[in-house]
Amino acid sequence: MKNQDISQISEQIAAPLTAIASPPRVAILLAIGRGEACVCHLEAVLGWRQAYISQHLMFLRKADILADRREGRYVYYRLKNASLLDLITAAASLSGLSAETVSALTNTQTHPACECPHCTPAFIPAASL
Amino acid sequence: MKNQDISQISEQIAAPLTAIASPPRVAILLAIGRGEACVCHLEAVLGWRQAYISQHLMFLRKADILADRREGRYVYYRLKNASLLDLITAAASLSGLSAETVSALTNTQTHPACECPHCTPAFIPAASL
DNA sequence: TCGTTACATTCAAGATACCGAATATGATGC
DNA sequence: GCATCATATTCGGTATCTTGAATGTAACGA
Repeated sequence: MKNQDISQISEQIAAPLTAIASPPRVAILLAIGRGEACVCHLEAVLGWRQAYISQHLMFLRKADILADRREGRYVYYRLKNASLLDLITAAASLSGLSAETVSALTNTQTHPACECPHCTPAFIPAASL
Repeated sequence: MKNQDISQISEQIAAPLTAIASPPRVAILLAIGRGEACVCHLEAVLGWRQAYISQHLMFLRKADILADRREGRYVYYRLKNASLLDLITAAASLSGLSAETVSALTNTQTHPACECPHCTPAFIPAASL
């Protein structure tokens, strides 16, 4: 009846929340934003160790939040459902943060310290392919 | 700079998420909804023990999510910020649940098994139940 | 004042998450 | 094949969360 319902539904609702309810994972999701990001990109943006980032990526992938795509030596991650960013924005506004503050962080598509083909504005087009 | 920013902001964003990212706490928040609920009401709706509910209520109050108000022997809890329910609804839709499914659970304002003045306001005897 | 009702708090055990260190795998170039 | 780069995985100590049990406290009625 209703008791079962509310417990069962609460579990379903809490699932995506528990998956992202952690500062490092929120930071990773923001850094990926609506685009794609390789691990080295996240390393550059966040300044954390590679293994640590990979662990969280693995977690988010198992939680069915991230999809990955291999391109040569690089693996690019993207959000399976971009509306998750709306959830994050809603959480931010509950903390008194503006939507602009959040979107300012999610727009980072390239980073000078990341040397993957997507971040380097490099003029080496023929060789890299 | 940006590294500090994203880490610090992520922590702020994650704060309300970690506070509610737990099936029992989601259930409590749904049971309270946009109204008020005393502990005995939650006891009736959720079918859990009083001490267990009180613990979670204490947690949510310390996380600045719930406000409490005493009325005689009863203590009524309400959400400090009703937009938290939007967050829950957003999380529900990520799990494939409709907004109706959620609102159907949040609308429970009275419960026959709860005997607080708000649930049994009139002098209706037990025979009419 | 004493008992009851409604709720709050403390305690502790088991489970789980976090995070660093070390190591493994998979792709590319020589 | 071998070396190297990008990423994945495992392991383990520490910390935190969960949950039940027991107990404490505030308000009301007799």
